Amino acid sequence: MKSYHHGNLKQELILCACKLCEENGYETLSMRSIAKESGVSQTAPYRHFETKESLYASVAMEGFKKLSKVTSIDTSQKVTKKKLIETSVNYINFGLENANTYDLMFGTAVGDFSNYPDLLDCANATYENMRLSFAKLANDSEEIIAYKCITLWSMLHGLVGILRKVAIAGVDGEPLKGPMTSASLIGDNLDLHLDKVLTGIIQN
Amino acid sequence: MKSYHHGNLKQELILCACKLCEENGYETLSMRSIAKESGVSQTAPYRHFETKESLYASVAMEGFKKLSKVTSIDTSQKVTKKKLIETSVNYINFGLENANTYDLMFGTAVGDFSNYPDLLDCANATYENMRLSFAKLANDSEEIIAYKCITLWSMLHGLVGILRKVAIAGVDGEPLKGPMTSASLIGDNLDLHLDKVLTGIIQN
DNA sequence: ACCATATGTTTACAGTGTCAACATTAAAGT
DNA sequence: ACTTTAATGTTGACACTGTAAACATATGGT
Repeated sequence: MKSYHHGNLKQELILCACKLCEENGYETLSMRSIAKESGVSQTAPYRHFETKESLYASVAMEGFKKLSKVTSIDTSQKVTKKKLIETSVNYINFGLENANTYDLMFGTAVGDFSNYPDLLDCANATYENMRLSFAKLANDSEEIIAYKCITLWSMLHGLVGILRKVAIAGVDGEPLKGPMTSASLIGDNLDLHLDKVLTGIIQN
Repeated sequence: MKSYHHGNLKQELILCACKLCEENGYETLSMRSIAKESGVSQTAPYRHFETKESLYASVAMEGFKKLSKVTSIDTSQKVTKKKLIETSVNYINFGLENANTYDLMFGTAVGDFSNYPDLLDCANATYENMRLSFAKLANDSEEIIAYKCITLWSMLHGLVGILRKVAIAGVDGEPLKGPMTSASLIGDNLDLHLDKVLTGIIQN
């Protein structure tokens, strides 16, 4: 006894897509699967998403919102190195716990963010908070601040990628080899590692 | 007047796949397209690659070989910071110039490297050289060396990801915003940036 | 009440990964 | 040398995908 029009389809499709993405990876996510899951015809999603990429963009945006939530520092308060470490740990945990979504956010699924202004804004917001945090932490020039941000961000992003390969490689019980061992070494001492790294970055 | 059997199909398929991957991205690469390009029937590739993923693995392996070539340091000679910087620049340039292949190598297209031992070996070899380089550079413990490697590697990997987003965002001529500006700031001073980073890492 | 617009459905097409059945050839065993 | 076997190719099929076109129904502004 449901009506012809869903009423809130777009929202439900996004939610559905987020779920399926995180469960099985974005590669297995299909327009048709979210349509089916939402109990709607195969091509209904096309009334809300021009292409699959634009659906991806929406899912990625949800990801950035979530990431912002766990990484944003209250810059009206005093910003400490400790807080930055906390935030960094949160960033990495987000990447590890939402691995599939993280891939969507930082991979090639959405080619050019500037085609999706909302997404671009969300992505930039995450960065902007980091920028403000560094600005509060020390009296640096804009350039130095930008430099520090990118340095930290690269590091965090790189670490997520590498720690994930460890998690995967560790599954089958084989003794870890090569980079894996070293990475897990860091994974077990994440706080300490980030402390060192941050100290290095802050000291410039 | 060609014979029924190709003679060297596997090699040609891989070459073809590498080309198509780098040209259009691995997402658009298909079993059928490489078959067509190689002038062979649609399912012929399945005699050489069990699944598409295993084809990906082969392409990724070629990538790691190439990466190793440009990043490996002669560890029988004295290893200097300057050499490490050079290598780091090479790493990043490889990532930027072979962007699509790089995605394949470090993305999720090949789920678990341990299913492809040859690939795993190639990937580890790249790391192993880095490890030896750090070992030569200073008299550190195994743990410290491993730590330094991962730190550097994360950084390089993260930088590639971020610098690429810049390149893409910069195409349309729009003024760069947010993280983009900062990243291009680094991109233009890559040597200097890497010098700072490496100095930080080496000093531990 | 009417009509444009937004939102849904059905149908269709070309492309995909992959499997099964069959064909041809090269390699190995006798 | 002849036969068997395994490797390598082809054809045809299936279920699935993104997406376009044509059509159906509901909603909102006049």
